[in-house]
Amino acid sequence: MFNIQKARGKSEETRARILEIALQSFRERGFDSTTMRDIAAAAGMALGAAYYYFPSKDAIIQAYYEEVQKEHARRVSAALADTQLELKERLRMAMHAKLDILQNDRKILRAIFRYAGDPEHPLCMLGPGTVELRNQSITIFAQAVGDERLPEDIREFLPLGLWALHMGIMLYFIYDQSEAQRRTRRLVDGALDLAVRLIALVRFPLLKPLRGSAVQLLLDAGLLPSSSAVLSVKEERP
Amino acid sequence: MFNIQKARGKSEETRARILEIALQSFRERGFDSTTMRDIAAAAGMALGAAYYYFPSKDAIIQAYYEEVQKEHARRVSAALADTQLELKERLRMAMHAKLDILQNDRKILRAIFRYAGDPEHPLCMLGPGTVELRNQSITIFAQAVGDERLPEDIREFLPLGLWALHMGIMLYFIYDQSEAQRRTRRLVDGALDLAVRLIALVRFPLLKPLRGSAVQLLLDAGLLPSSSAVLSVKEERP
DNA sequence: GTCTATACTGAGATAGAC
DNA sequence: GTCTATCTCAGTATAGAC
Repeated sequence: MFNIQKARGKSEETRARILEIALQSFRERGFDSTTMRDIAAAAGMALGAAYYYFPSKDAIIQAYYEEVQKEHARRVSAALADTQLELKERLRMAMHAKLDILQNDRKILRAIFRYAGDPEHPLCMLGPGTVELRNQSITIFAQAVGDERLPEDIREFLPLGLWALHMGIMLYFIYDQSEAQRRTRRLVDGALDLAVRLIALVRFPLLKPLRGSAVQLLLDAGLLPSSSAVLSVKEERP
Repeated sequence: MFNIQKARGKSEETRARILEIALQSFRERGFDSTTMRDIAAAAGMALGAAYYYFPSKDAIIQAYYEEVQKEHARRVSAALADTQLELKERLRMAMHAKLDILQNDRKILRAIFRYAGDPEHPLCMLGPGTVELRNQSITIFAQAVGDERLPEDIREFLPLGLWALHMGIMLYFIYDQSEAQRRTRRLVDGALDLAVRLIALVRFPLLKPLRGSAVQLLLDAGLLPSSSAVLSVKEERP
């Protein structure tokens, strides 16, 4: 799928090997069915050694997802540099690129979504433990939007909206039993088609008040990064 | 908060007591920090007895959520019977009623969301193991919509849309650190205000094609219950 | 059918020796 | 860095009291 690590030192090499072996097993047998003992044994080392490199089983997933994000950024950047695509095509490319990377790893994805309702968990994709990762992902979609001529409020909201859509699509992807997850692919196309038409509709100056309300709602909820506080649901006023 | 069980027989009484004690502990110490042995000990019985009534720790959560749904249905029905409210007010009532019930149980809610990305898990709120529960919940919102005069496609979509919104709001609720989760309450009001305005906008006959596309998208994705197959992402054609 | 008592397995995680 | 031993806890018996 993609290279896990550059493997500079011997330590990093070992770490990369453990990661590789673990992911292999996660893909084949699933996350829960793979034990840390399995991983250590397959890597030819004791349990404690595996824990030396990864403080927990979840940390392996985290390392995996970091690689996924890096690869996603790389692919989207490359695709945007080459050609002169329409907005819809750029968004399609960004979404499908993500799914391409994850195509064989749906079992691993499940583990990532496991902590969605657990803000304190470091692996929670909506929690403070993953701000960096999340902002990277939002930035990728911002790049895909590029300098498209749009009203300011839409421009501000769009990357986050696309990121949210992409989270929903990944969730659908996990559930999708169709062959090679074709349904998810069609959903991506349909959803983006609709999204672009919706943007075209909601651009009308007549609808500025409605947009204003929506932006205000998101700001009040702390969901729009007005002050770089993405998705941090903190106390309203100290 | 609400009565857990009617407790007809002695067995049901015991079951109710275990449930009560378990929830108590979940609220105070969290789900993970409470062991089955704690629960059994607090209930003054052996471990095996607790497992006799609940096959797993998750089963306790499931029982809890079933009670929550029942209570939600009860409250919404009662509120709808009494007065003659506007659509927005009915929806507000339905959403806030749910939050009222869950107000002190945000720690327990986390456990419920834990399996969102695990279709096979019986406690997965989006999976086949909870169709019944999910349909009940969607029906509650359908009742809140009532016989409001709406285009047919909007009428078909709205309950599911509101259910999805309510899932998102519960997620926000879990993350909300504001005092008594006031931010979530404001989010509900703002989101429903926006939703009602959006419905008013999208009702225009001029926008029928757009609505048609949206409905078609959801049908293709298997997300709209065209043939009572809510949220079942199965093979497209056998 | 309801429950006790006890022991065991499997898995994540940790401590401390080397 | 690596290994061995150990801990904790969910969950599974099992055997029996009533």
